[in-house]
Formats: sequence, structure tokens, C-alpha cells
Amino acid sequence: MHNAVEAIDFAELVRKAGLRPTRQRLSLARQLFLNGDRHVTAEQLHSESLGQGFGVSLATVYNTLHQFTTAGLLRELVVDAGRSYFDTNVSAHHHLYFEDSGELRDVPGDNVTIGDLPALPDGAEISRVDIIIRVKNGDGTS
Amino acid sequence: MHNAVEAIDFAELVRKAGLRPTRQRLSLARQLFLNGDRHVTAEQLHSESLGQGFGVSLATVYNTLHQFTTAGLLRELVVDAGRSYFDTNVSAHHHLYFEDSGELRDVPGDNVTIGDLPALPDGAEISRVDIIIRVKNGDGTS
DNA sequence: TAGTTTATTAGAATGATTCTAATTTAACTT
DNA sequence: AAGTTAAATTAGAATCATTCTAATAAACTA
Ligand SMILES: [Mn+2]
Ligand SMILES: [Mn+2]
Ligand SMILES: [Zn+2]
Ligand SMILES: [Zn+2]
Repeated sequence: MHNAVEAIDFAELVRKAGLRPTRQRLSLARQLFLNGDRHVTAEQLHSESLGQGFGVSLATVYNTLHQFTTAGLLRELVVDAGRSYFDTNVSAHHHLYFEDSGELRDVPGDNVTIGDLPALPDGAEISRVDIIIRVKNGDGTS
Repeated sequence: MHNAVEAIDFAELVRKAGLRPTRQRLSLARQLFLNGDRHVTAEQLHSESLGQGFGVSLATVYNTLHQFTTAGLLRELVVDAGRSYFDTNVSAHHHLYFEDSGELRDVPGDNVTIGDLPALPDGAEISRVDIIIRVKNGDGTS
């Protein structure tokens, strides 16, 4: 788990993912992992970058998010048709989705249990289980 | 529950949804509900219609699917970014998603139990819980 | 440093979905 | 049944997140 107490070596993080530690990837990694758990869209991360005076193309933001996801640093979530969120928390957990605000919040993984599943076809295996609890009429503010 | 044993009065079904029983809506309702549970995309339903010699515009397919969903006749599912499925089974159940083939299959609702949920903000309520079990390396064939 | 591979980027392309505005149809009223 | 009105259908344009292309730039290796 990443946290702000011990410094993170972003260059090492990126290299371990099999990627070159470019200026863009290091900045994006910092934005994503420096302050703990986040759920962001590509557009959000992009405009956040620009707001911090760090120019990066939207294409690179998409490329980087997918590369980090493939490397296991991020998890991709689909809550709305036509928009992907990327989650910096890759451990087992599920989500509360506030339909009004679009906010995603974590639910500890042990709050949900899955019983018997139907038999899977030969060779098939579960790649992941996504559980999204959709909430309406709430603003997502604690 | 709709089934093929007792005939369904589609005109009544559509009227009860507060909609005029047009030729288009009656045909689409027949395709959706005549032969039991289905998980379809708008594009699938549209080309299926054309294949049956029944011309309907894609706009009307989208309109009808959303109207049926609002009326509680269908449930919209998001499994992939950028593509919505519509489920004719609106009772409590969850889904097995075959990532390779794109097939969706039902999982009985009582195979999954959700324990304690985090407290929700005032006024918030759960609109629904979506559980998608993603399967890879399976062709979806029984 | 020179050569090689990988990454970044602007802008075009894609594809599902939505929108617009014109035409057609269903339902209702004489 | 004909006329009237509200609702529905439609072709095509528009949207918008995402992906692609192909040219430039930066990172690594020898
Ligand atoms: Mn993706
Ligand atoms: Mn929709
Ligand atoms: Zn999360
Ligand atoms: Zn289903």
C-alpha cells in the first residue's frame, strides 16, 4: 500500500512495471500514488496535470493508465457506460457509486461474500469480481 | 415472469408502460420477451430486427430500450466501457461475463450475499447492486 | 557519442449513443 | 369517418470518450 509517510521511489515503481521512467510517467505516477487511494478518469487526470502546469497529452494519459493497469498498479472500473475509472487501490474491495455526483468510494472487501458460483466451462477462470453498489439521492459528501 | 407457454399481450404490456403500442414497439417487445431471458445490446436488437425483415431505425431501438428500462421492463447493465446491455430479467440476480465472447449469463441472486455496508449519507438509498463475475479463457459455451 | 528502441504527441478516426428537426402515426374529438 | 392534436419514428448530424496513426522526441545501450 502506498502512503505519504514513507517516500515512494517513482522511478523504481515505473521501471518495475517494465516502463521507462519518463517525465510524463513519473508525474502521472506521483499524482496517482502520492496521496493514497484515488478513483480517476483519464480526463480528470489530464486536466489535473494541466492545472499543475505539467503539460501532457491526453493520449499519453490513456497510454499510461493502461500500462499501469496491465502492470497491476491500477485497476480499471466500469460504472457508467462510456466512461472508465482507474482505481489506485488494487487490493480486494468493492465500490459504492454515487449516481448523482459520480463519486466512487471504497467498500472493504470482506463486507461482501460470494457463495456457490455456477460451474465454469473447462479452462475458464474468474479474472475478477466487480461489485458496485449504486446509491441515489445522496451527494456523496460524508 | 414472461414465458412462451401462455401468450403475452404485447399491446397491453406496452400500454401499461404508458406508451403507445406502435408497430415498432410491439415488434421489439416480441423479440425481447417472447422467448424468455435475454441480454442484448441495441445494435444486436437492431440487426436482429432487420434480419427478420422488420425495418426499424436504430434511434427507435435506443428510444424503446430506454423507455422499457424506465418502465421497469428491462434493466440496463454496464459490463464494458462503451457498451450497454439490456436484460429482460429484472428480478434480483447477478452476472457472469465471458470476456472473450462478450456473453452474459445469469447467476441466481441468492448465490451472493452482501454483508454490512458502510453507512450511507442522509437521504441516500441504494438503487441497485451490480455484481459482475468476469471470466476469461472460456468461450461461454456450456 | 552514435545507434537503437521506446515514448510522446497532435490530430484524425472510431464507434456507441444522443440529438435535431422533419415526417408519420396513433389516439381522441367532432 | 374526417379532422385535430399529441406522440412516435426517422435519417442524418452531432457528441464524446477512446483509440489510432505516423511523425518527432527522449531514453537506453554499446
Ligand atoms: Mn481500457
Ligand atoms: Mn442509457
Ligand atoms: Zn476502489
Ligand atoms: Zn440477467
